[in-house]
Amino acid sequence: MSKQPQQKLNSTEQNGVSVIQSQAHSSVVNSAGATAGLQQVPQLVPVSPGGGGKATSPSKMKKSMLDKDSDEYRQRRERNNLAVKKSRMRSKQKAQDTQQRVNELKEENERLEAKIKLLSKELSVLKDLFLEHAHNLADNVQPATAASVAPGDHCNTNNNSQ
Amino acid sequence: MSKQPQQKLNSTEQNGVSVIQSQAHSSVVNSAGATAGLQQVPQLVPVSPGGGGKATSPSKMKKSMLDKDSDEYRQRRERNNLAVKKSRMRSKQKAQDTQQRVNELKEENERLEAKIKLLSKELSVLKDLFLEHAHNLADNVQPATAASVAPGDHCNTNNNSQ
DNA sequence: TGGGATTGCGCAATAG
DNA sequence: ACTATTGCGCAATCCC
Repeated sequence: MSKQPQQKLNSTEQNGVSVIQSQAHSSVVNSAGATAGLQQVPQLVPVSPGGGGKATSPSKMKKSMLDKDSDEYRQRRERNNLAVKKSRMRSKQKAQDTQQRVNELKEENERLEAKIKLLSKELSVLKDLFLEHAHNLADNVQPATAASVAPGDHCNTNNNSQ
Repeated sequence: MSKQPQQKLNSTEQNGVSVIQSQAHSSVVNSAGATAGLQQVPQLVPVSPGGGGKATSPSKMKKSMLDKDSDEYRQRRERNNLAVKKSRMRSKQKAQDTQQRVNELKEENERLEAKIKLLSKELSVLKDLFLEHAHNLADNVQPATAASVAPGDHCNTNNNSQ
């Protein structure tokens, strides 16, 4: 992910077909970039190199790359368009999934947070109880210990939901 | 959001007119962006709308909308291209942020999970301690009764002693 | 050398 | 009349 190839491509693109470009630009243009600007491809079809041009596959003719009339060109384009569509679809789906994930994680977080709260409370209660007992023991070694236990659910042994 | 008006616009570009757009004025184009390939083939200017046309703004002539030579057209395009770029940038940024959010939430989750584990353990220890204590009390007070506490029912509170 | 996958870009339609 | 979004096709790369 994350690449940025496209950049100012570099020139040397003269396949032969000519792009008509007039004018010599003035600016400094490329240091890295330029060339660009013009690539308008007219649709001239270079009649086929050498005369015997094989339509597809021959060898060196890069010509077919720009020959918009070429059947091969159209096929390539179509395939690419398809691939592009597919890729974008995935990309979108992924983004959506990621968003969904965020929501799920948020929920999970709340759940955990709630659980922590509960456990903390439980712990707190238990600790208090414990301390109380300790005090009682300290105060009177063996009196009526029962009194210290307040009515309630101190002994909840408990719930481990989920 | 989500509409799909765009028609399939298909291939074979336009009419077949060819002519290149000479790109007469070359506005520096790349300042940073560069723009490399041009694409679609435009061309051919419909001689001026209605004949005397005002280039911009008049009223209804939708012509200007298609007049690729129009200065106004170019301006609109340029502005839109800018907006598009901006929009895409944001979109990408957002996606990235969302991903980041996922990571953060995951971390947070682990943190919480760990905390829960810790609290649970603490709770467990405390409970055991508590029970042990209870037993001790029971033993001391009335050793005989202690036996009555069967495993499983440890929490039978202690206040029934005596 | 080939072919799908990605990505930046510009266009046009259209939402806001 | 504008900008923001979005689907789309092109071309350059990337990546097997």
